[in-house]
Amino acid sequence: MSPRKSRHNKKEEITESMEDYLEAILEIEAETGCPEVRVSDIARKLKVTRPSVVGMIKHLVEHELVDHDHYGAVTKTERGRKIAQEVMKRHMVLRRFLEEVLGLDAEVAEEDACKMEHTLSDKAIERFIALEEFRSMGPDDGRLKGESFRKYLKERKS
Amino acid sequence: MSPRKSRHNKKEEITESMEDYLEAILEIEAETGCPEVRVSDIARKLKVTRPSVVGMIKHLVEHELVDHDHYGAVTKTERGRKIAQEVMKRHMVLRRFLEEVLGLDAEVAEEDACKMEHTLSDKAIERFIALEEFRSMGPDDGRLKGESFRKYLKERKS
DNA sequence: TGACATTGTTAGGTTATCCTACTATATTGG
DNA sequence: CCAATATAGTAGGATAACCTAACAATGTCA
Repeated sequence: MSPRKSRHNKKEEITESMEDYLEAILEIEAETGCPEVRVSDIARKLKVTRPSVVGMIKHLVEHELVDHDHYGAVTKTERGRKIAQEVMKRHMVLRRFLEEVLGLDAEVAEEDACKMEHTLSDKAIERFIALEEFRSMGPDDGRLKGESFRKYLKERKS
Repeated sequence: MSPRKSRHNKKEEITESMEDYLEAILEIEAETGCPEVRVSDIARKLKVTRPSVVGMIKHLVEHELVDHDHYGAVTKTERGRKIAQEVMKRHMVLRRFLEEVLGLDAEVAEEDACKMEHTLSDKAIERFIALEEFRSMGPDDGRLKGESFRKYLKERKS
């Protein structure tokens, strides 16, 4: 990523970190089945300290992306939920590409998807989605499918 | 990108920014044909101010990635050159994938490659390289080639 | 019910990167 | 050759993200 991407941070800009926190909140909700997310859970998930989470939550509240009761639960606003879902969608598409097409280990695919999900342009994401659609059309009959590529990878190793 | 990737910045860690500067220096050398690169050129290329460049050059000198005469030219050390070339190589592989497989415009492909080049794992890069090798094996005879996917993209649009 | 553990918050630092405003040097054209 | 212009560098500051240490609220269970 370019380090100069953050130069023009207008008030309304959503940073990568903010997206990460929103996504984490969504994931925790999904895991616990409860829409009340706690600071500690977020800290654990993102591997940061609780004060870091508190600071970011404040920031997200200012941007009206989450609500937060003092000493209480964090919940996403409508806008926050939408953004979290978009990020998550990007994440999944990329993770599947990395795993199914490039044949990366689940763990590596997961990590790399985390990095790509914030920085890629909408156009690129669109294309990854289109590629997935294309791949899902019928069996691996010899078009742009991961199977053929993964076979090549295996052969190449020996 | 995860914002928490920079938490463990040991002295020897090379940041995305550092990579960007090294890459820019390499590009300017290639463009001018001259290994003497000036602060202004780097500033222009990376769209930052000259003081920012001076600050980063200092940092790169400390890390023995470039040499710099006061009020003079910037040149890469052996280590700096190696890193710059690696980053450039990643950049090219990714750019070609985005353009040739996903069919993105040259400009968008360029931008997205810039973002991906620093963050992707070595394993992912390896696979992008392997994919390129695979794609270069003969014509688009129906394996993991961009041509078929791009045809699909065109048909889908209508 | 009240002491202790857990969780949330505040205060105050650190680091990396960028900026603006200003000063210092170098180069070049008259 | 030297003054004007362009280029390089310094000083000082902003911001976004992180951290540790210390304190405050909550909640649980003997």
